[in-house]
Amino acid sequence: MPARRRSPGTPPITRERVLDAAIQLADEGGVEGLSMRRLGTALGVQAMSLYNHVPNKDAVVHAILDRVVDEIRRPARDTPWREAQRDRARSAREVYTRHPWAMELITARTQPGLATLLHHDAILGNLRTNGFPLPLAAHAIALLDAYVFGAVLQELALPFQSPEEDAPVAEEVMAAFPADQAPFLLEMITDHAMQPGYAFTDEFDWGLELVLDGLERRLTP
Amino acid sequence: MPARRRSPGTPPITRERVLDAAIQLADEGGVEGLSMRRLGTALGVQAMSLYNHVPNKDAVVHAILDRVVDEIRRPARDTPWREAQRDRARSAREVYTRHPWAMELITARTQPGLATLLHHDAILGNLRTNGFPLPLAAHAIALLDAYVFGAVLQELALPFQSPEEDAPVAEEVMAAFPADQAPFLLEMITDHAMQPGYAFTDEFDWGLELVLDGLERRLTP
DNA sequence: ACCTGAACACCGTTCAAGT
DNA sequence: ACCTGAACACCGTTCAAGT
Repeated sequence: MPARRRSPGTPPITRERVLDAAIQLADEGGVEGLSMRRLGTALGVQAMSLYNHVPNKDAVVHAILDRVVDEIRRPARDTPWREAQRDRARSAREVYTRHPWAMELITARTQPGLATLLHHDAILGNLRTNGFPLPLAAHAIALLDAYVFGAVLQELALPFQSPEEDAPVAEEVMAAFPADQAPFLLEMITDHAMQPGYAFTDEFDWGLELVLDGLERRLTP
Repeated sequence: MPARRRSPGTPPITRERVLDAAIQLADEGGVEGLSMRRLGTALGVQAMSLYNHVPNKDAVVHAILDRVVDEIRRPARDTPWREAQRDRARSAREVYTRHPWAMELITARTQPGLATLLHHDAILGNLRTNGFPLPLAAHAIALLDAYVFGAVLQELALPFQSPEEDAPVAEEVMAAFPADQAPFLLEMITDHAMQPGYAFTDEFDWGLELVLDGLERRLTP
């Protein structure tokens, strides 16, 4: 088949459409579902055509990660810091659990994108405007960001979301459990995490409040 | 060439030797340096031979992740909780920064290995023995682990370790910086992170102590 | 029991060739 | 300017064949 112009109905391929399709592909098939070849066919084109709009796969990954960060609500400068930071932390958790592939890719990222820089600037702007001295603001953003990332990582590693809806999976996990070697872990799972009503969201909020408490105490001793 | 027995000097290939080589390969070349074919040649054998000792690549990844966790110091049950938890958190950070590939792989892991279970059991055992009620112990392990993971993730994403030794890299990063759009971030970098004497380790310890303070306060109100 | 070569179904990317 | 097919250098894994 010779190279030919696209059929009249098909929209032109642009960098934006490539990134849209890449996010959709990753949402559906995870990191391993995202390949240049599949990305091409999703856009009705050969993989090699993509290189007219994007330098390589790394650039695609870089760009879609920055788009994910752009989905997170950014704190306004003049909102009271505690509610602003709590809201952005919760928003970040929600966005990352909605795009689980982002966590896998972000560990390999070298340079932050523009949206990521603006996001961090907004966090710092809110803290500085609300009276955080520079060193404390630096500590605060590192701590808050570390907590959010780590908590999302934990959540994605959980074999099930709630004991109620995933009883068969829960039983399967427990069948292979070395009960006699890990009695404290067993206790925690059976008497706490597997209890009805347990939700990891509550765990996230509990830790977040502890962190915010600590920052407040260091801001106004 | 026909299939032949290994030459007299060569040690036999075992599961243990495969895992040793896999860790070494990942330490040297990162996640993308770890392939079954390269693993084979590192052991002086074809990639296909590895399948006699290991079911597939996923099993290799699973096993070497568990080995990394096994390197982390486990808290003793009867050590005072605050120093025990601080020590294990620092040890975890040290181990993960020494095996940066582990962070990339752990996000894709589904089931924890035996060492990982024992490690968590030791953390919980120390907390429970030191008077933490079950729900508080559950919150504590989630919070501490999230913080360590997130902080390591941040550290690995830093473009340079210290401003002193990586001045050219620092300048290159700053050249592309959108100074007018991100004034607060610019301030933090130039007036804080790029100052001589800044070390991310201090940032880690600062956050860790805040977390431990918060736990102590909730343990003894 | 253990190792091999060939094969299959995939990758990312380059390049000359088409329109 | 944009798209194509062929090619290159890689992947993980299966399988029949060797010793």
